[in-house]
Amino acid sequence: MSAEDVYNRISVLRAERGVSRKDLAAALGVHYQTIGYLERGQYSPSLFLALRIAEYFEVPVEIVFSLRPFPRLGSEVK
Amino acid sequence: MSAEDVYNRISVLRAERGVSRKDLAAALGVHYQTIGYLERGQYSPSLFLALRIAEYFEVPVEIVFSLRPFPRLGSEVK
DNA sequence: TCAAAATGTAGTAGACCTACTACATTTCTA
DNA sequence: TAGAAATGTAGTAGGTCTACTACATTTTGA
Repeated sequence: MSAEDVYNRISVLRAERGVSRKDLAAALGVHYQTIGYLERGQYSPSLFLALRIAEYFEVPVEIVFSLRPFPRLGSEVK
Repeated sequence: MSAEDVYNRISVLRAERGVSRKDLAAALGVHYQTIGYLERGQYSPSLFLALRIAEYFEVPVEIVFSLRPFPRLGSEVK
């Protein structure tokens, strides 16, 4: 996890909505393994794909992607 | 301009704030020509760089980048 | 006006993103 | 429990992003 990495909550959003990787990949028009790589943090998506992922989930980009780790559910937000 | 292109308002935001490409590039830690390529739409940035650009301008990602062209100032927003 | 600053174009090289295939492992469900 | 679905790992190949250098052109400002 280098200093250039981007954190994402794709798996969380996908779980919330009960969508499989294959479904998400199909909706986005990408290979289903690509979703796996993103969720495992092996690399971060292009901006084009990131914008479409946020659009798919109907949330701002910052809800899905961040330069800093996302807090866990229930943890304090100062 | 392929179907995979992302539109951006980097030059507009930069003009609003009176920042040169060189200044912006230095603040972001990228090569100044990289900013030129982005503004001319020759390619779109990585997600990592896009997030840092939005952070630099202190605006949501969607203010800087979009899957659709930005309306001009003063044009109707339906 | 003339120099400096800003911007545009061109080219090489390397790293990263994505597609795709194949197969192993885990989880779900009938 | 057996099969199906979902997920993880591995490897190749091609396209895109970024750094960097060099130089031309345009704009700015003293």
